[in-house]
Amino acid sequence: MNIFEVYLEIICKVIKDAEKEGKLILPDNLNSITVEIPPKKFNCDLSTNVAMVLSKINNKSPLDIAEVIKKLLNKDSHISEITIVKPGFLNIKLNNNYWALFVKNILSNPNEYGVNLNEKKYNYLIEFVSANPTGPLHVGHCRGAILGDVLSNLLIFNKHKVTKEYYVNDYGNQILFFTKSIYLRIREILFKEPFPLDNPDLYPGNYLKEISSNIIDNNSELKFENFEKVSETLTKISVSESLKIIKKNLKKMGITHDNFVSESTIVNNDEVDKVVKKLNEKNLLYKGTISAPERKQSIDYKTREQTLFKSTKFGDDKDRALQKFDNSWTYFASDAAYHNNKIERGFDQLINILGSDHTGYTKRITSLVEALSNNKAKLICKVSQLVKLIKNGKPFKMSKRKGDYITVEDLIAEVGKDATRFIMLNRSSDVELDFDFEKVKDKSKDNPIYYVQYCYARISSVYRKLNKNLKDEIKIDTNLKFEDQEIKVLRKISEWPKCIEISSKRLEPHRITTYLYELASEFHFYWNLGKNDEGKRFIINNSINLEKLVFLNIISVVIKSGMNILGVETPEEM
RNA sequence: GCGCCCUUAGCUCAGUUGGAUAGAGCAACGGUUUUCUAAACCGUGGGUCGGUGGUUCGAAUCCAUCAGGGCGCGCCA
Repeated sequence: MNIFEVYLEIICKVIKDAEKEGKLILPDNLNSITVEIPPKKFNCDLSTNVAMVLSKINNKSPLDIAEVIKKLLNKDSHISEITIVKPGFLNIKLNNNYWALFVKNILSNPNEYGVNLNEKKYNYLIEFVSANPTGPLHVGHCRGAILGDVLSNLLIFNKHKVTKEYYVNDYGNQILFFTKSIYLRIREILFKEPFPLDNPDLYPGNYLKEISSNIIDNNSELKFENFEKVSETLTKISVSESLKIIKKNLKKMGITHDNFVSESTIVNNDEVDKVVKKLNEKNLLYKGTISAPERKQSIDYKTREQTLFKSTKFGDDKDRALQKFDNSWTYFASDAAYHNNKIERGFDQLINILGSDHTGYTKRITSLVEALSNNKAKLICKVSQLVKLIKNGKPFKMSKRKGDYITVEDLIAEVGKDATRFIMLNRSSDVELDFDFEKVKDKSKDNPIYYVQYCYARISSVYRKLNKNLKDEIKIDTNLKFEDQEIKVLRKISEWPKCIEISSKRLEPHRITTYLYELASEFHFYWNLGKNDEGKRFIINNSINLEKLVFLNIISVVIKSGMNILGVETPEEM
């Protein structure tokens, strides 16, 4: 039940009726009329701009129109008070009966409270993490991983269909160098040949030693005498070993994917040829040259004629190459095939979660989806900005060469899954995020995760004291009467569907974190009222009245739903 | 040079398809515990929403322009 939607409908109906009676003139569409959350200081439940929207066309001041609408709305049996405020807002206060209904409505189906049932539902494919299978995940992968996971949870909660996918980049040069590195580590183990640490193309990390000895142990039939001979098999094994580690890392963060799609499979199934054909038919490919990169530096670049995709047609900086110098496919070509594959599987909303270092890539791939899908599918690239690590009060720079980068394993072991997830989601993905180890580990009110969890723990504690269970159904046989202070918290509860709506429409899960913090804050305030006023306590003489029992239950429902979306636990005791 | 993101209180940030006197937390200062969990609460101070121009009933929000910061600009993935 979204009270803002309910009242928007009521208001629209009322003014339409008034139009029929000749009392008001209405514009062609009523889309700009809104029912919003009023600023706190007005102490009311709903606020509408309807008078301001209608003022011009009726040639009357917003305040006069507001008077007219106020009279019309006063007939509504659930409104207790309407005040007209300066520019022309109508501020509406609902009566106790309405809040009683509201609460009953939530309890009739608590797990679905917040879901936007009237909204159009989509079939989403969300691709996230997709880190190269060349080693364990590190902190740099975390933000996008958590963002993708939580976005999925959010969309699933909101009744969309969601498939979570990991694209395995097991084709191309980096994988070749990775396999070569494994090969050389294996030879180091078997033949005591020193690993060439000075080769910048190779992967020097120590984790390769472990993978290598696993490979030796489990593949006694393989001979490591000639790289060319063993390369193909070794690539498969190495990638699969890497993926094992990556999946383990993801699990530590509470993340799972539905599919792992292999790039080399896409290429080997001739899906690239298929997409090339498709693009050709659309006249979006041509033979031409592109200019050398602006920042040329160490890149060895030769201008030559090659097959290009006309991404400039869609606003990209330059057209993009599909084939490399040796005529093998570029990353973009196989990614084009992969995205074509996504479209052919019938998804209508594609989401890619990318790190900020891939911003430059988004234009060409969204262009491509636009070109291929005939407007059937839409690709949204969600770019998450950098995480600034802070240790001992100082920025911590990771360097792969020094091998001092922090892995997901280390991170979770040090600060824990829940705190990591919550803090990573605490900011809009558009802004850089400070991740201060000391602060994230801190178990105090300064750490927002515990602040929210504590709210749930307090509620659980009351139920525990009363020998009641939060999951048990509550029978409501009387008219509930809430106190003003309780209604203030219920107001926040009433905003939950709106929070879900905006978060999922804009793909901004940080709004949930913010909301939960605010709700927890309202609750803690109420709790503390019991310090001075015994009547405000939940448990009085070892029992609790129905209103308070319901009140606590509803808060716990929303906190639990929200934390479930975030993938963070709600302990009953802290 | 070009593209994307950012600029809001001392610090870190919210801010709803344009709405009301712009909000939190931290830090600072002062208060609250014989009490359902003090991992909590209350109070005080703190602002030219980076600058300028425009759009309109109304701009932190939209447009233009300038300045500052981050990321990127491959026949790497």
